[in-house]
Amino acid sequence: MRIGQLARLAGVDTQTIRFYEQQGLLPPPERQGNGYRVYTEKQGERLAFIRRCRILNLSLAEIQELQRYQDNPHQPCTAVNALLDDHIAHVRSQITALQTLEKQLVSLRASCNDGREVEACGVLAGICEGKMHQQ
Amino acid sequence: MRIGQLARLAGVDTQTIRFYEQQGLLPPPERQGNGYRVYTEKQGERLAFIRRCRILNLSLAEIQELQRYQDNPHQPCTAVNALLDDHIAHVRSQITALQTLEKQLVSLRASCNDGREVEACGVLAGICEGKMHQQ
DNA sequence: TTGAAACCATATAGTCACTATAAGGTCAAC
DNA sequence: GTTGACCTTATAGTGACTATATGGTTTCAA
Repeated sequence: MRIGQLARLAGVDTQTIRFYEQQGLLPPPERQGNGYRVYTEKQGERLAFIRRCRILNLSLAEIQELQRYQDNPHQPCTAVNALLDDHIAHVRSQITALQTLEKQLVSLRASCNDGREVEACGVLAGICEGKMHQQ
Repeated sequence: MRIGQLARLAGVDTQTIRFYEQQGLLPPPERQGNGYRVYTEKQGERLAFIRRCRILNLSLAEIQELQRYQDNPHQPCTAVNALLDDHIAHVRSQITALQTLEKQLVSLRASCNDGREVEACGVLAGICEGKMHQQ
């Protein structure tokens, strides 16, 4: 399988596959006589794993860590679970931060209605005066 | 006031101030004979405005748009309110996406307990098999 | 007076995970 | 023989900074 077909199967750009190879997430594949990359089923699975991790918002560094665990399967999986726990905590703190932000923005938006001049805009005034309902 | 003092007042790095100037968010300030930047009160307020917008997660492009409205205060503020509405919608969609992600991660995490070998890890197996409880 | 600390200047590269562009080689079909 | 789809590498751009390198200026104390 060449890079284009693999890319279509995985739903990524060919550039992305070369990028993963360059970053060390995918091993360098065999090459045809003309220099074209040739991929095996196994490498396709490795790419699919990367993509599913990315959908879970794991960073490339975290994915690489998971791959190292997969490559040494005879050790306790405590670290894998810990990685996931950390990631969940990270996602939760992002959610909390965004919810706080949403409240600030909604309250700011409520301080203005349309039909005013910019000069009298409650939103701009709110930002200028720092009335952003901190915390 | 020189750049260092302004930076301390605003709680940013001096580099950040130079960066905003380069990006066109802060006008180029006067210079002392030795080339040092000198800032006025007014420019300090402009920086504070930028910072408060950044705390609200507005992009530099959005901030520039708001500044253009401020500089032409005699027009309706409809566009300002629309900008904020769009931003609120954006934040809400981020929250929703992260909440979906959190559920996926928690369900994935529940498929493993500590004390297994990596080979039998429910988390890794879940990712490999794509059991990520989509949508 | 000399020397160190703290400040300022510019320019450049790094972050993250791609994405886009340029410039060119390869292959099959028409 | 030429068009089009495919492949190659190398390089630059995204956003909002942050870090580093290199050097000039000011200020204060020893």
